[in-house]
Amino acid sequence: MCRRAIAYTHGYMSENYPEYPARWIAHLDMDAFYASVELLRYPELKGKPVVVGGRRAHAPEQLAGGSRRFASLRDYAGRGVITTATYEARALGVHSGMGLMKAAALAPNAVLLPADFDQYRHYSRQFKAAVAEIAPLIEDRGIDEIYIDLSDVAGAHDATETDPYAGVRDVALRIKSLVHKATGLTCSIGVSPNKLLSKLCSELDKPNGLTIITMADIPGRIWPLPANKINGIGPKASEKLSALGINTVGELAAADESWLKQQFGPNYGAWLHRVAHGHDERAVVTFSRPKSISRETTFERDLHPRQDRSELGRLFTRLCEQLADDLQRKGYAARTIGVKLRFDDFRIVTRVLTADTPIRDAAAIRHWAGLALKKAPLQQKLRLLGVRAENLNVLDSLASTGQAHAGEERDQLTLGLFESSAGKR
DNA sequence: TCTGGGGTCCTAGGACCC
DNA sequence: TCTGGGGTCCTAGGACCC
Repeated sequence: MCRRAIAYTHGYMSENYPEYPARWIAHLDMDAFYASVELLRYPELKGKPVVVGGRRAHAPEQLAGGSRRFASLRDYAGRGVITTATYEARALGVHSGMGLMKAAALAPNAVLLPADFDQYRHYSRQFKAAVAEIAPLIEDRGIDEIYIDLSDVAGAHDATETDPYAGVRDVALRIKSLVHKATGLTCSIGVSPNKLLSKLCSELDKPNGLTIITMADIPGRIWPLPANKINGIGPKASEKLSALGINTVGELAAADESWLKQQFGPNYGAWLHRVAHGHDERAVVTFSRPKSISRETTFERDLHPRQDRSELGRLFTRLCEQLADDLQRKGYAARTIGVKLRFDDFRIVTRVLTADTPIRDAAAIRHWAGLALKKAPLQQKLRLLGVRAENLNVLDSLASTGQAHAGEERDQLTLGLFESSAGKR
């Protein structure tokens, strides 16, 4: 039976709820994901400020008697940043992306743990598989969050006398419960007619929250939010909006569309207007292919292209080898190879070269990356060096046997083999 | 000692072709 | 009296996200 018909049989369609949504989209966000996974391993840290991050952070030391000694933030020296902070640590003013040296000044006694991506990927697969048992239409948005299309999940459109959204609420609660059962971890879910609103409202009740909204809730729940809560309004756009006197989503919604287009260009201006009114027709995309694969590294200390030539050369070759491994493992060859440099003043330069034929082995990548590097200016000290492969082709030998699809593409049923290493922000 | 690593998408100019 | 118009590919940079 069509879902609208189901809603209609409960009397919520035409007379009472003419705005009953055509879709129910959920956004699920794991709570402080990396840190929460660490707490499963080290339960004695529960309730304490803990941060995950750092390039060479020290793993806990096992002491005689079974207890452990943890590194403190104050002991850290280096260029690392925080990947995830527990809510207790956030209360002290530290957050993801903050440099660890700065964080140490704010919360010197917070426990610092190194990131263990294999472990996070494991739990990522677990929670996604648990969701898939109830709702298989899943869009991967990284290691710790997904969109789920609940529109065709059985029972999602059931209503009760007192709650027109009882059905979708029940589905979301079942998902939360299954995720917890599978991982021991909590998540927060937002449910609404589209991805934009669901992403916004999954944050409204964190941690371990559930928020359901419809278009009718936009003025009350969405318009008071700061404009930069919208996915796609970053630091630059929000700075400019602010200078124009626009700070909340509601103020953005009140702005004239043609004026927004004048200020931000036709495309972005029109988009700003749409999202401020909660409009978003994007589908939940359950499958996609990577467009690029890259490796980069920030040095312990800045390196000079001439004085530190040999060390840079070694690092450069190693990045190319890692990239070749990644390509091989995932079953791709690349036609375009590029390099990325970050200078000591944080300026970024990229150079790419496209070959006639696909490139896959480390020596060829090193060759083309070397040619690309020659096009870049090299007078200044470097902070970061990266190598990137683009214009990816599926390797025929793998594609024909289906091996390339076995786990290396962004197929939801393979769950989490492909997500970025990004963490909870 | 401020500021990691892995991605996507958009814009804009020039080359080149018909 | 100079110079069309579309399409695609390549390149560089930048905003943004997890």
